[in-house]
Amino acid sequence: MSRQAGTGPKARPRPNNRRGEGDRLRTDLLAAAVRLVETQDAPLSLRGVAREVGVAATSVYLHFPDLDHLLGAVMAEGFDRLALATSVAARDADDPAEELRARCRAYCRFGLENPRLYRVMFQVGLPLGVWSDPTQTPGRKSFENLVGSVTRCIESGVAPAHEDPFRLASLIWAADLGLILARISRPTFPWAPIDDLVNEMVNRVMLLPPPLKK
Amino acid sequence: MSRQAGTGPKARPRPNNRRGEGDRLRTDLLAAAVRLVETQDAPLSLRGVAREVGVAATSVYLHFPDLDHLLGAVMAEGFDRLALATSVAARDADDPAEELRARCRAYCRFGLENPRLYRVMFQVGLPLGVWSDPTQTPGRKSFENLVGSVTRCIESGVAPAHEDPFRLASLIWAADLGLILARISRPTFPWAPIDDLVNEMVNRVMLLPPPLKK
DNA sequence: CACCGTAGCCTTACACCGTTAGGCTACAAG
DNA sequence: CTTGTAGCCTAACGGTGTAAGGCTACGGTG
Repeated sequence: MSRQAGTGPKARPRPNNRRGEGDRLRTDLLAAAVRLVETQDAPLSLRGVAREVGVAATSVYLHFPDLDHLLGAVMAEGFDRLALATSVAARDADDPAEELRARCRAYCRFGLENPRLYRVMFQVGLPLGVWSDPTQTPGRKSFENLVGSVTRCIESGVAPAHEDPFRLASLIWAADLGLILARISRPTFPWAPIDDLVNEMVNRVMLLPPPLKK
Repeated sequence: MSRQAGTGPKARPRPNNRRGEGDRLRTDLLAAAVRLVETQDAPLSLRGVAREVGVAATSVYLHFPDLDHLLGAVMAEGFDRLALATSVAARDADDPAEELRARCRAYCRFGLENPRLYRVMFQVGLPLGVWSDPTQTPGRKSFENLVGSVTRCIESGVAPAHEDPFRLASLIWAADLGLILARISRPTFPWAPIDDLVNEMVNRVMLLPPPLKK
């Protein structure tokens, strides 16, 4: 009668972890949550995650205070992968401008290849309060990398010296985010190839020399 | 015993409409849905809408096949308001460039002043299949207005003649959408004033003369 | 060996959700 | 007064997040 772990079709039993290995359930839950977010269209459900892992629904609360914190962990995992993808892409670039473009292309490609995960990272209402320090939300590191890339463009003379790298990075980030979310939320729209649009956007935002009227 | 209409605190009875006025419930439901989306942080619930109007939950099905169609109607209403706001803003502009900037500023201001409604319009997974003709999704009209505005910029010489207005409008739309959703999903980020960023973005996307390398 | 504390997970329950099936009631027409 | 039907309702099912309170088998100790 015990160890039935839910009534769903995915219910497969699972032995208790041994003493001292209780944290393995946390890892399994997080991995299952990421997997479900990536593969399922339905919104992530706490019970679905528990079902996937093979434990009772309430066992999730042993490692996550509530669903928001589980989603927060999924987001953090997504941002780790995103930072990795953009860093790898930036590493292979020759000059700072191409590095910035490559970084942005990788960013957008990640979003389009993992649309459901990207949606969770930005589209879900971001339960602030999940992170104890609100200034250290995930994604911060990615943005700092972007600021660094922009700064190198300015220092090397590719972008005008009078520009504020932080402001420029904000513009580029918002533009990339828009290119991704617009495509995700309007997939039937006749979009031009993403790499072309990204390159064009970055070039236009970065390389315009004089401050303009109005 | 009858006419209890749910158990929630907002349950206030409501007399039946008279014969021939059955469609008034539809109007009331839609208005309540928009109101709830605008004021509540929680996702829109069918039962909540029914509670707000003062009818049984299942009475929603008399006018909407399911929750997705109700959300679709909310989206359509939002796009109507959005198109109105941008059209009004564009009407008061002197030259085509300022018209385009004013349109984009109004677009972004609408998104930031109605963040929850804007989220429903773009952030929610857009249940396609709600609209019988997929090419006629709401928001189409707003985009066509934008294309027209860009075209006028090109014709008047403000933007280079070799540009494709549709492509340019796509870029500007995606950028605006990014500026809005980035702010909504990261409200603690130190954003520059939205009007400045929008003007800058439009200027940079539109006014860069030559096609660039790579 | 037997005992027992506790790590690791479970059962039960509640209120809310979307949705289906099948009514009820009061007005308008005859 | 009868009757059809427009306009709305109740009851119920399986799903959800979450709170309260167990159960069980392993590891250390006697």
